[in-house]
Amino acid sequence: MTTLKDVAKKAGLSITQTSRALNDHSDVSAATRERVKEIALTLQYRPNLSARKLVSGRSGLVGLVVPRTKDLASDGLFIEVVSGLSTEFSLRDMQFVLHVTQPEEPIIPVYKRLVGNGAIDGFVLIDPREDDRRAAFLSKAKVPFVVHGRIGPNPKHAYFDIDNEKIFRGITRHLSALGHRRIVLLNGIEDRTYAEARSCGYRHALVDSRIDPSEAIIRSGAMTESFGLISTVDLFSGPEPRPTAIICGSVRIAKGVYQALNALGLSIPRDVSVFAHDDHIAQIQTEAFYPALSVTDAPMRDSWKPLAACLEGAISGAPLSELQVVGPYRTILRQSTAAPCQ
Amino acid sequence: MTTLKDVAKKAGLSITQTSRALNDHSDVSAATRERVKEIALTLQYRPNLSARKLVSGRSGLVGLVVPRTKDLASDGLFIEVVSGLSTEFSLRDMQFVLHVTQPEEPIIPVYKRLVGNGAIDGFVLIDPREDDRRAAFLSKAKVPFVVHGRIGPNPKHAYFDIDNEKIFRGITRHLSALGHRRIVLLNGIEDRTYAEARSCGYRHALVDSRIDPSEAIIRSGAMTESFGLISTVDLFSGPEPRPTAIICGSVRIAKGVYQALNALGLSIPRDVSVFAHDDHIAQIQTEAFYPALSVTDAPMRDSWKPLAACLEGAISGAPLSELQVVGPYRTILRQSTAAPCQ
DNA sequence: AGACGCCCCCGAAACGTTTCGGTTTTGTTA
DNA sequence: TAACAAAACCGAAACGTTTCGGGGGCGTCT
Repeated sequence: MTTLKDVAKKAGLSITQTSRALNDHSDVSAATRERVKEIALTLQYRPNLSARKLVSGRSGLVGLVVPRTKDLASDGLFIEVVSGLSTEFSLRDMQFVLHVTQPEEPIIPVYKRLVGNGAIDGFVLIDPREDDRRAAFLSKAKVPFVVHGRIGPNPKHAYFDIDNEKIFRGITRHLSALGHRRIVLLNGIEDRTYAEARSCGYRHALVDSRIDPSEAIIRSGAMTESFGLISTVDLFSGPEPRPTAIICGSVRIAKGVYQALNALGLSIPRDVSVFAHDDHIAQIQTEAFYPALSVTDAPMRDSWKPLAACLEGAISGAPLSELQVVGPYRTILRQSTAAPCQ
Repeated sequence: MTTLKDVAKKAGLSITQTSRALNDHSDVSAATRERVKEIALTLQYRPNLSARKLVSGRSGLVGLVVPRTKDLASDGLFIEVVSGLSTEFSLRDMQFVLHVTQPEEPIIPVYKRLVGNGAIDGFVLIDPREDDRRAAFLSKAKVPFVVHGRIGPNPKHAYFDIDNEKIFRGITRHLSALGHRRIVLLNGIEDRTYAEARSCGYRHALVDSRIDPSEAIIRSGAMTESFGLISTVDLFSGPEPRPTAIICGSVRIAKGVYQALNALGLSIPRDVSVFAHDDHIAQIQTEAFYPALSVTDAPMRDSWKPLAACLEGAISGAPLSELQVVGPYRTILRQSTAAPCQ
């Protein structure tokens, strides 16, 4: 294993200057810098991370902790997250440490252990809750982290998020502008921040459209087809006036909704309009829906690059303003939305 | 962050003795050892991994490199591997570094980079090929690794494996003992070592049972339902004499076989016997098959603990004999196998 | 009493890197 | 040409741990 000393010897320089040359310091001539880099390359020099860490306090390691649950396997989310982040961090020469906890293992001690020996520079937090204990712990321990999503109304942490509030406000407005009054929101799991933001946007839009907020119809559940199917059957079989539009938190939910409406003999969009948000997690082509599904489109796979960038920034102490990023989205109107019938 | 120095000061000992006490060295009195450990505990001392690595040459990091392919998401294998290994290594106080490569990225340079800076102590290799370039590279670079499976007839590397040869020889023998002569093997992907071992066991059993090896019927393909379905339809629609028994490389294949036989109006086990190997990867209950499926049972989830143990052994230089482990399996006869009809 | 062995302990070096502070070399200006 | 600044360089210390070689103190055997 070639070390800095070897490179220095070959270059006829001191270890100091060699180090400075490789790290682009100011007080080394351009010629020397080039020459040293050349030599380092031919010698296949790779700085020893442990040594560097020892003096710099950085390890180049970032971590993701994921609780092991049954549905880990079923949804494609885990794969998407893990492979996306792994790829992005390796592009940045950082090592991606994954930790899957035991099913019932409390999660804070895991972070405590990982943080304790100073092995990990920072964390990515996915699936944040309204009252997130991981974030609280890491803030207190002054360990850098970046959140996929936002925690609280005015977060002090690094994050990458999409504007869930705005997206769902937009969807709801669009539907109400078409003339819909009884609009359902099939939301995600209740205490997740994204679900809260979405229901918030939905309610705001109702108010904007002079629909009484008491007419809000929200169901919460996992992002599955069966949630969409069961909710729909339930909503259309009760005594209450039927909804004319359904907003789905995901394409997979929409799939269940389509099945239910089909089984109930209801036509899309004549009887019911359906709108969904598409994060491209489910391997389902939205064009393959019949009729084609109207969506807001924001691929989750576009999250990993900004997330990695933000975490790198957070670790190297960049100002917070650069570490809070909100991603774009597109609205794609297809055939599943129309004005209500009568 | 409390260091060894802090502990030493509080114990009134030298740093040397403190280190030795904590690491259970011989020449430190039992009383001192206890006292030091006590102090380390109250001070929440965690050894700095980078410092330790610097002197010991170990980082406590182990790696897994997985190529990103489409079917990563679909089968549950990836989740099982990653969460299993992650859990096992964290139990051993080792960090698990995951690297997912880009779809077309060549894999050897990735290992080269990971090995280069000495950041990673050893690797787990999954899904080995007959002629595995990763293993060749790591051997040459003298980097410890453990293989999930075996490469070549007389491997010099650490591994955990099940005895695929014996298992499939046993299945085949069982069927031929029942009187079957035309036995099909729906095997895995061709150049995988496990598939080779299985077809080997199958052929040997044919010879043992005095069935001409030219009567061997082997199909190779991915472990999917559609492979089972298509192969079965194909086998039973040709002009050749029909098979009376089908051996499936996985339960998922068996699922496809059941569908096909059902569609063809053939009864199990009257017309065709079906036997499968069950690694518990597919979330399919074998009891839920109708008729219940006969299997050899060897849960893949039992692999991660021995794999982690073997890699740890390989890193700390244990003799090869301790690092080559073959796991157990059970044979479970149910209702899908019987003597052939006439 | 001297020699020996054992138990417990310690100082110092080493791992490979970064960086602080200082020194030499070079170039510019009066 | 002397003075001075800037450019280029270097030695040494530091990061936190392990380990090598050594050394007192004490009991036991000859």
